[in-house]
Amino acid sequence: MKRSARFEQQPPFARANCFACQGRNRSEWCQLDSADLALLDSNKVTSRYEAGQELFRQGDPCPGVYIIERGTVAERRDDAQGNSAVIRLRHAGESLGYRDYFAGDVCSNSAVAVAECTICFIPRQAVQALLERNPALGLRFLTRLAADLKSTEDTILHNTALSMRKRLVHLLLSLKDHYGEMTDEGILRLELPLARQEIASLLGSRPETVARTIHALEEDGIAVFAGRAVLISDLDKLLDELEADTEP
Amino acid sequence: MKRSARFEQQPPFARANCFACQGRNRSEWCQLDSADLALLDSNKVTSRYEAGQELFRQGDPCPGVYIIERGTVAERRDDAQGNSAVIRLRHAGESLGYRDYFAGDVCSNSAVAVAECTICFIPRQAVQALLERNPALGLRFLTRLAADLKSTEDTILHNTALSMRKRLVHLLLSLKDHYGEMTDEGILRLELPLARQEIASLLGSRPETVARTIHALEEDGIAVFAGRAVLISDLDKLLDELEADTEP
DNA sequence: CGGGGGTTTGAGTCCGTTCAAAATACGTGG
DNA sequence: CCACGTATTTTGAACGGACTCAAACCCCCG
Repeated sequence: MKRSARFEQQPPFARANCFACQGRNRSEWCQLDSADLALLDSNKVTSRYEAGQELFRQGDPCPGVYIIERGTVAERRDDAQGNSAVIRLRHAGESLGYRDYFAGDVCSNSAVAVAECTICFIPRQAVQALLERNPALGLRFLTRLAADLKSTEDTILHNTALSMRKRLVHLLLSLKDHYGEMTDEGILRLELPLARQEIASLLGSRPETVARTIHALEEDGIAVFAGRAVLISDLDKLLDELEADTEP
Repeated sequence: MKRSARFEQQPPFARANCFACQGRNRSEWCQLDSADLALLDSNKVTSRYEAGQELFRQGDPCPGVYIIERGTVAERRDDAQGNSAVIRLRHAGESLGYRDYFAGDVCSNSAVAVAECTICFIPRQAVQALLERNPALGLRFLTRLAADLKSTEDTILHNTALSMRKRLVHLLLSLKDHYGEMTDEGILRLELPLARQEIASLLGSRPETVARTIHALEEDGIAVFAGRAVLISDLDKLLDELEADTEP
């Protein structure tokens, strides 16, 4: 139980309260007035999660809505036969759990912190109160869900139409914004928040295949992998991977 | 242009107007009062679509919302490389196109009638007017989108974790409610609304593989296929197919 | 009766999987 | 700080499901 350590986290970032929260203006919660914000602030619970820690589990009654301040969360779904897949990743600034709040009683997937996270939790009563006070908030979530649906449909086409290699490249590219930095030498450096296993699950594959695909990428001079660090000297080569039609 | 033929379709079903519409009470539109219904009724356009006819195309500006009175529509998505997949099927009673209405400006997939359909179209201006008059309607769509998202996530797990055979069986089962009937001999008879090609696309596969899987199902005495007709004498056998763990 | 699209069948191949073992990274306690 | 046990990752070899290509077949429609 490291929960008591969460206040140590706050000082360097100065987001002890919702009013000062930097992420808010780019999120669903950007249109709250100060009375709403006060309500949000007094009801939210900010916690720190270690990598691997679970926020909620598929089948649990939906506890409320989460907002990721820092870190990345994986949404995972399991079926009755024991199969499992990571459906998507959610990064800092994104909310989480609203789908289950609106869809029904229980969580239809599990959420696990893949890196160390700082996350605000808003109990469902508070969410409900906010929605009642501020109809625009509901509309924001309507738009949010529509966008989620769109990108989830993309994933379907993605997984069936693209090779492992392309899917992996696509993942690297999608992590660039949150986990990439340019070195002085002009080399893009990614620090992956995911284990190989999680990468495999996210891409609908196996760890062995991911390892092999990574190996192939290295042999072709596309990227260099060292544990979770990825070095990409020529971003265009990565982009070209996606362009190339497999069939001549 | 068979549009002019649409009124011939109405008499046998007596749903010339929204007030009398049978499907309404089980849809998003069930909570409209009579003033709203009048608005809906005067703005809707009811049309008949032949199999293969397109309602809207990916990339088009979102025209409004459709309601399927009769028939089935496939939502298809294409990518830049020319890949394509049927994302889902929508049956009688379901609405269509609302995701694009809420998400943004253009349609993110195409919609094609897979069987002969009767479909009501509500222009986006009318949708907007209804939403403004009736906040509960927006809430219904919020719930609807959340449910769509849930089932689309299921599809992802489905496609990666299940064999072709299981996916095909699952599809048959899901078509049972809309396209199945019990014969006098107690045999379940399905009349598939889909061509093999469409089945393949929906299952993330190819027509050849679908043909082979169908063949295998017949050899194992699970079902008998004759064109688009499917005869299933023992439903439990179908259900067992899904239960069975592939690995011992 | 002769196209023409859709479907089925056949043969061969490939991508990704499975199973198994070796190598590496990781955390823990001495 | 190092040694050890465990978990993860990588590599290897063999298998297999689904794909590709190609031809034959079928059915519908003109």
